[in-house]
Amino acid sequence: MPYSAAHKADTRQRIVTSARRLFNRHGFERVTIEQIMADAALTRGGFYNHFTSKEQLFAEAVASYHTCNPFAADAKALGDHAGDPGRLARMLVDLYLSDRVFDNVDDHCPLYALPSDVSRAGLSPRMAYTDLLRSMVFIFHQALRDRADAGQQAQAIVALCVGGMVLARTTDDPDLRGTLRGAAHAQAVAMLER
Amino acid sequence: MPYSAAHKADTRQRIVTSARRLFNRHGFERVTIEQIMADAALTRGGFYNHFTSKEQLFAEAVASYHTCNPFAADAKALGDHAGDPGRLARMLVDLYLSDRVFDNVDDHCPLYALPSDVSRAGLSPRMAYTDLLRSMVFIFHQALRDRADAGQQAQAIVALCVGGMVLARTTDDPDLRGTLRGAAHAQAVAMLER
DNA sequence: TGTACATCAGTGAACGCGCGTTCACTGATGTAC
DNA sequence: TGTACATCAGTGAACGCGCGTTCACTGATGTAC
Repeated sequence: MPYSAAHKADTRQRIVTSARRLFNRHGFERVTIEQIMADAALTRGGFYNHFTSKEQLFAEAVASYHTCNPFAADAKALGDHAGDPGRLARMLVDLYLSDRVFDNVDDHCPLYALPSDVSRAGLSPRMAYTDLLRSMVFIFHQALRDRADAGQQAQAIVALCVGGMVLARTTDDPDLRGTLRGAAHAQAVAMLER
Repeated sequence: MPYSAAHKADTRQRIVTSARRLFNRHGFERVTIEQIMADAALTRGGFYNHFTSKEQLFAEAVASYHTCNPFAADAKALGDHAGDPGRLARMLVDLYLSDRVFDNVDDHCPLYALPSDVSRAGLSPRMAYTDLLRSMVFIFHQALRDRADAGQQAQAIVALCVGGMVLARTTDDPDLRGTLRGAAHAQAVAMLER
């Protein structure tokens, strides 16, 4: 067994991470397999030792946001509130719409970074996207679990956060990029604290 | 002057309309100029008699949503409330998130149908996108003009509507496609009526 | 009114280029002895 | 411990294919006379 299983798994992980970052910046279609492999310090031909197609990699790149821990710097703070869903939800809203996350395109959330790409892809990327969506709704659902309309409110908060980020990413107006996120943030906080 | 100016303008308009619909369905990258021209009952070569590049057409397709009148069936009702910004805003929210609009992909709004494509395009598509965004914010701003935070609330409502549609379009879960829009709609109405 | 002409919208073939995927080969590494 | 070997991750060239754009040409149409 030349090359340990760990070595192969590590290489595969590097490819997924490179793909996630490049897709976030340039979209699924505009990133080539050669660019992804080069970013992972490999060459084109080896790609199919790890994945069956570019689309399969896309699905894994979307799913990898679950574990890529983009909030590493804040993981401890988030962990501290694991037993307090209300505070966890509030911290998520603060981070999700923050300048720091907005300026760090590599670690943008696929929910707002890749919606159009995912909507036109096959089933597996869409399923990975839906998993992320459900996870985020769940966090707000927990925070609002005492309310009769907790599920609906949780979905609205996610729509608000994702919508604010989508619009901020897409407009060319620097002021709107800030105020849209501010407006979404203020409203999301109001809904959490109602 | 063979071929009247009106004839050329008409052809050009047909191309823009075909492009808008095809981009809505399949995205900027996956639609070819040949497909657009064929949809407009023309052949590939003539494209550059009307546009300098595919990207210029993209910008015009986005901008054309302003005048394509996708709510034709409802134009009269919308017009009736031109003097009542509150009712106009409410009708817009009802329509924007309705099943009928959702199922009519041809006439989807670029704000939620093409955000990823626009964000990676050049300046002119992004400017056209921002124009649409400002128009929609303006309608809600007018409806809420008596409030101190009218501008911020208006932006949040747009983020909510666009976010709900983006997520509904992208998920593969048929139930979520409906409940997300319902949640966004309920919250938007609550914000308008507060 | 009728006709020859000039214009230019529209045609379709061709040009470059780049991408996803395949494939024969290489060479680094773990294992058997 | 040392060495020959088998495996397979990684390489890089090649294959097909399709797309945006260009270009020489055509023919429908408005105008001048």
